[in-house]
Amino acid sequence: MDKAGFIAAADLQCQRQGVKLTALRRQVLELVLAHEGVVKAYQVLADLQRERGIAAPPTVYRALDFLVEAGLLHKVDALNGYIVCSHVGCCHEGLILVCTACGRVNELEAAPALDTLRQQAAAQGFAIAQQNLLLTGLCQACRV
Amino acid sequence: MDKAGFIAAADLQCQRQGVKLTALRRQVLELVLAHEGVVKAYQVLADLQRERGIAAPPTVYRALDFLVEAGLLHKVDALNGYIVCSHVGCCHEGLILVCTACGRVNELEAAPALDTLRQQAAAQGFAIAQQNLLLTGLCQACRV
DNA sequence: TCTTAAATGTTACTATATAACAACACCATT
DNA sequence: AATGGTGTTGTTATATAGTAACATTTAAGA
Ligand SMILES: [Zn+2]
Ligand SMILES: [Zn+2]
Ligand SMILES: [Zn+2]
Ligand SMILES: [Zn+2]
Repeated sequence: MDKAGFIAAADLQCQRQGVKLTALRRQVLELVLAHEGVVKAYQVLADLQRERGIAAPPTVYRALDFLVEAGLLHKVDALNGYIVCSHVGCCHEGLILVCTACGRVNELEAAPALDTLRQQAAAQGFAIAQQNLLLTGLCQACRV
Repeated sequence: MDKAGFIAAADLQCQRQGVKLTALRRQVLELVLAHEGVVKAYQVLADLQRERGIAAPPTVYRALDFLVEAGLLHKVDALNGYIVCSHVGCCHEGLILVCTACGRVNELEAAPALDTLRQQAAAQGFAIAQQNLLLTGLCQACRV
């Protein structure tokens, strides 16, 4: 999906959820989209400062939190970063592969595997929340 | 496994790996063991300072990194914390369940599910590294 | 003993994230 | 139009997490 298409889909998704994709949030989303792969909050902050002068961390973190909450971005804990969701619209639980060499990501559906894991967890009395599975490794390009 | 048993097992494992569980590393390991569930580096630092006076962040981070490397602890990225491995000795790839309410963890074997995921990833040209799978949710006690 | 590599100490810093409150914008009701 | 509530953004300050670089000490071999 191209960038404009993604923004349109994001708009739609926010409407459906009854939340507002404000100018600031859209701008932050575009800044994340402008990168390939994982982006860090302080990178977005720097970009934002280039575009609109002054900006402080909470501005960016709030926008990023909102976008994650809205299902438009995913947080990549292992790298303290964020990626654009590649399945906007389809309420999904997926497998996110992150290349530790180049930061590129690949997002797959992994419902079956997650079901298995959920059952395994349930057998221990543990209710796992809805979430993405995050695995690191090397993408084809980086495998030499 | 009780605490003393764990330390003994840790000693053995380090010997087998040809690495040294020094006094400092052992002390840090004991400090982590003293907590139930996830512990944070700066908590360990504070504990260490109580026990031996002055101590600086690198001291703790080095010890924690060593212990993770040696397979005695696991890093919990989602919480910026560390947990004691409950499968010391059996070189494992597991599923780690973390309760977001109380911080307690439950570590399971999940080789079959991981194999599935690894194959799925391989189909995309992606080689996922050896790693634990980390999922958050609620433990039985915290489910009300 | 002498040499060397590993481990630890120390200082200073970078990076990541949030609390708390103020100001503003938007929408609904009077 | 004025009022008041709610959500959003601005602003300042601070909390939390992690590392670089170099000095010093310790342990292991030759
Ligand atoms: Zn997604
Ligand atoms: Zn790559
Ligand atoms: Zn383990
Ligand atoms: Zn719990």
